[in-house]
Amino acid sequence: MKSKSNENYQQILAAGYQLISVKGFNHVGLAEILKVANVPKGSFYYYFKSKEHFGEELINDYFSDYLASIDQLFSDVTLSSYDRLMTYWQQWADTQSTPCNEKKCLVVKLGAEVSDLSESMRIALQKGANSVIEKIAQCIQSGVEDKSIDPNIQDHMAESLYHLWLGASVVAKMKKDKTPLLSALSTTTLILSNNVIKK
Amino acid sequence: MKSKSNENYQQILAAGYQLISVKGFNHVGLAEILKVANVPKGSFYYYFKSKEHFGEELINDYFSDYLASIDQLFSDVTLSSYDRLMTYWQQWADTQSTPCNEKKCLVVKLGAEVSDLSESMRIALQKGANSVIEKIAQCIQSGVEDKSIDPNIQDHMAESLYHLWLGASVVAKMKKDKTPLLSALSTTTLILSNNVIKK
DNA sequence: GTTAATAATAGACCAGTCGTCTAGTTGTTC
DNA sequence: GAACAACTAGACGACTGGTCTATTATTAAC
Repeated sequence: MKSKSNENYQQILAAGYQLISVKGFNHVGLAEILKVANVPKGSFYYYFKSKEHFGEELINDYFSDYLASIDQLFSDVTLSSYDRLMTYWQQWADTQSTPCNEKKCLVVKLGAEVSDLSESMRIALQKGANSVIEKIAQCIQSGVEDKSIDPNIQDHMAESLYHLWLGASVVAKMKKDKTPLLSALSTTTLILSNNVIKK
Repeated sequence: MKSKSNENYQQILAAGYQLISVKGFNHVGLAEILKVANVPKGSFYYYFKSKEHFGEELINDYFSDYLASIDQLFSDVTLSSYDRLMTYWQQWADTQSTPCNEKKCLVVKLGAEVSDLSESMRIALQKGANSVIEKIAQCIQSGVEDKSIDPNIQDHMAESLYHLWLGASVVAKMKKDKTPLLSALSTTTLILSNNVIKK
């Protein structure tokens, strides 16, 4: 775990994300990842004990960044909770709708593929998704408090909104079209701002 | 030529569905499918011109059954449109929540994996999903007419409900838990029966 | 400067991949 | 029973998959 060690480790992770977020976990071989990362093939098993373990690290690494960026957005005091949340969904729509993207969601891409394949990757994904839903729930709660979100909103709505967006992203992928995401945006607005007088 | 009623043809499709709906498209080899189907390799390439083409047929075959069963349910005159629709979602929850299932949804499993891999499979999936959404939309419309569903429901709600359930299914897979589906059921009830007095 | 320990890499390994090929087996029709 | 198509059979090729051992490079200690 020294200088070059860390650099190569990060390179492999970065290349892996770039390739796997587009082609999926099973359809990307170590050789391809290592080539893009510019790291010799023999080195892979020096840094990771298996491809599965690598996948686990990839997911953890992804969520570490992702959750940090949510935290940053959700702590923006210049916006109401409703606006923070809507900014989040708007950003989701933006990132998922561009054809070739840098920040593709690993839950969308790997959720279904990996869950029946590897317990450790499944759990990593699950924990990450749970954290995201929890943060959304907190933001909704604070929106109820600052009166920018429907006070009668149900507790499980954070979960359902996340599901809605996840599903919309899969369909957007299938259609190569962003209308599912726009539709999700409209439904989200409806759910959050029910019984609320807009200013 | 290539009679699709052929027993081996159907065997290959059935074995393929059984394996691929659990392990994904890339993670199942022809050898494994053929072994389960009890059909020799040579026959595969007699019936299908490639694995990709096989996948396309698999998806079409799946939707052919699936859409027929929706038609049957949605034409049940003993139920209100609302009840038909809720029966549909309830069945969805039931099928997706059992751990080892016979009727796993291919859109859930293959949507994200296949869309970046094969155009023909992507389009097959897209067409199928479109048809399903369309049927849901029709059922909602007839529910508005028979007053069993919120008359102010938005046009794109069929789409959003489908997205919600798709996403909930992915998360249920990730969590190995059916609560996401129960949450979707509750949200669906809320959306459909808003402004409606239950009998 | 030599030794010891660790960091990093090269390349072999074999099971598995999809797809091709050709010989063989049925089965129907004249 | 000959002819021809429909279908079966599985060996084979060329390649890729993840994994691991043997080896080299680099650093640290004396």
